[in-house]
Amino acid sequence: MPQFVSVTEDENEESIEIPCEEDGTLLISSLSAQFPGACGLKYRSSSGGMRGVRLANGKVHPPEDGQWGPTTYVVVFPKVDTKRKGDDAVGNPAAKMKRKDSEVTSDLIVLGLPYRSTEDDMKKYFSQFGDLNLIQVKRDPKTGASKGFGFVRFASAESQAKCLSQRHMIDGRWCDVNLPNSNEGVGAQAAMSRKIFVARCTEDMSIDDLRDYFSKFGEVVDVFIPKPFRSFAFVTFQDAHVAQSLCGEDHIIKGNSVHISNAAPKQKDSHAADRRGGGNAYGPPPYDRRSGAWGAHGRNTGHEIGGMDANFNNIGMNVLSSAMLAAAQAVLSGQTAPTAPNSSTSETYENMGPGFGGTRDTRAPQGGYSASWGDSHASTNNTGYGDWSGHTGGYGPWGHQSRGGWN
DNA sequence: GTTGAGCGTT
Repeated sequence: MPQFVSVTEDENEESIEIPCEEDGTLLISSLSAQFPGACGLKYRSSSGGMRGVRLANGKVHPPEDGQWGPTTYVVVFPKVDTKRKGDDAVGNPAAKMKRKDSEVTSDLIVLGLPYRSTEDDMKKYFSQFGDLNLIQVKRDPKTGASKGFGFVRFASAESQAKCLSQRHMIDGRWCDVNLPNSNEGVGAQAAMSRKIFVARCTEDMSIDDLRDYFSKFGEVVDVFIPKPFRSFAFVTFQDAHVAQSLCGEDHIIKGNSVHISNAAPKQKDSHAADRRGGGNAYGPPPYDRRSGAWGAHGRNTGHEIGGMDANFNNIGMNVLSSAMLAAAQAVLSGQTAPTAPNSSTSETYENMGPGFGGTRDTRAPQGGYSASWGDSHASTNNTGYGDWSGHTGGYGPWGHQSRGGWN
């Protein structure tokens, strides 16, 4: 006869009995079956305060002697308290799963930017829609010349929606703002994987950095960074719900925008990797954890998206307070080096909150990046995803409107 | 020092 644990989301609401294991522990997976995204338990102690329950290896342990007793335990969600009121969904995957697309934000690509426009120009223009927490003009690393496009990210979904609903005249040119393609396919997860694929990682992100960052969403059981560095990593959560809830989002880690998607599920079917081809341009390559080997990289021949559970259609990101952290890190890492006039590299402006507003000049001296780039990278990327340049089709419609060219 | 559809070196 298995022991049952009485669990509730709210002390004033009815509880649910959840079976525990032979040894008396309760699996987080059992818990999250009833409370998606749950990461632990707490209970009211005799002293009146709430007391946490020990968590280890994906299992919560009974407070005393293998017995849970008649106590009703309260489920704990990552980071945010169980009282998920209002829009407090940020940082709480369980709450976030209830969010609609219209309630989240994402990096937005700005196409058609005048070559002369700077981050400052973009900031001046886009601030009319609301607070920004990321502004980038993409530039040639050698010459610093703008590539004519960039990215912005708004703090609020309202600002984003307004910005997406119209075209934009920036410094005398019509520009389009769109959701970037890295967010496409969201809502089309193939499986409930516990493992996420973290794209656009930077080399200064350590295993511990990733573990520390993602632990706020749930228990992280593994972090894997391929060596040599390939600009991506894998993070495995104890709870697949947590992993899934993050998919499709952009997160800022150490000042960089990383993209999260599903890790390619391990397939018993040996032909599965062939069907997957080299992986989606922005998705994970086929990867076999046991052999530690990835499939061939290169142009994708189609991403397996059929037969998925389509309950997850978030396209957003979490703002959290990472901007504040990024601010401190940017300063500490010297990204705020003194200005070399007219030689700015592609920089990220972030909304650092009060005191870090528009007067900050993050332009760094030219040459820092290009010195380490020019020779060793013949291609435009080293991620193994293939090269976008010269690729005119095959990834589906971009959904761009035509743009009137003025100058 | 050119350019004008695209999808983010760090």
